[in-house]
Amino acid sequence: MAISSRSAVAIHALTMLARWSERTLTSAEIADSLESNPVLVRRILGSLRDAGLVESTEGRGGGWTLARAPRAITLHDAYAAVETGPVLTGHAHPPSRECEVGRNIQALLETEFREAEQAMEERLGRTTIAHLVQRVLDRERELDLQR
Amino acid sequence: MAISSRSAVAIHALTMLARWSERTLTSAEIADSLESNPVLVRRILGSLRDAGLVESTEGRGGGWTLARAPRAITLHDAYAAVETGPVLTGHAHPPSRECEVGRNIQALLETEFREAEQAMEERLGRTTIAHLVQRVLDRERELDLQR
DNA sequence: TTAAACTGTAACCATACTAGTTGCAGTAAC
DNA sequence: GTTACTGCAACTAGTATGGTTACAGTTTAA
Repeated sequence: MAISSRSAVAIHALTMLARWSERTLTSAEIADSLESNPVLVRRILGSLRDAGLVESTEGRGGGWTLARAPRAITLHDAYAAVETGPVLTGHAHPPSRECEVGRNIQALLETEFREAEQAMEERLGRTTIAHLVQRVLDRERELDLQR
Repeated sequence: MAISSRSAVAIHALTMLARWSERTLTSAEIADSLESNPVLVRRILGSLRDAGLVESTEGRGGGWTLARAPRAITLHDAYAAVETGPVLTGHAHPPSRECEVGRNIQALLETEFREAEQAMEERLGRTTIAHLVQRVLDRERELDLQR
């Protein structure tokens, strides 16, 4: 199974904010690109603001901007801002302490799962929003050449 | 958010089967250790059998045994057998092709997410069921010494 | 000074997945 | 033929999800 797609939305929004950093974007503009809903976008941008990645201004002409340079925001920053708790989880409830395996496995699993997850997060931390913007521009240039 | 705890159940069951490999274990015995339900256990062991990790025998005196040596079964084997599809997922539906970011981000996200997930799976692949059994025994010995 | 264009937030909905459970058919041993 | 298993379908309650409506608050501009 999959976790939520909130990380994808967050990274999408951050990439847009970096691509058009000379102006503010509204939640409606970002929702248009996502073919989704402005409220959903504001919810996720709200988490990103709590994490210090973006800033918002209210009222007419308001909207969203990055709070840091695109190359100082990694995919892991986005992921950590919107995803709650660990991905790999242990048992739904503690196993039996009567069983030799049951009373020891939880601690072992926690260690293994934590390390596996750290490996994933470490990889996410190696790509920045600036990288994504650059690749978007590259891909656009390739598409232009094909025409 | 977290994915299912099926991997934890699968690893728990495999560790029990390795720990008591001289005999077959029933789904009821494993469910006892999990403080859960035999049907739930059979469902997960069924996936492990489909993946060639365990074998089952029906009828009275039947039960479950490992199909491979414990050191030839990694946590990733268990994870892959019971977990369906990728953990990190892209957008719920494709973004707008009208938008420069929208029409490019999906492919970029897929690559990034796939690589991040591979890092996690690679880490899971480094620990075997034999490792876990050894650590369970080690922890038990420590507990004995404290008494 | 009022209308327009934003954010912020609560409430709600349908859907889907989860762990857990019941019930029962099939199979093998005693 | 009874007992002890697996196998499987069907169901439940709980929870998270993406999406939506409604509306209060804020700022700008006509």
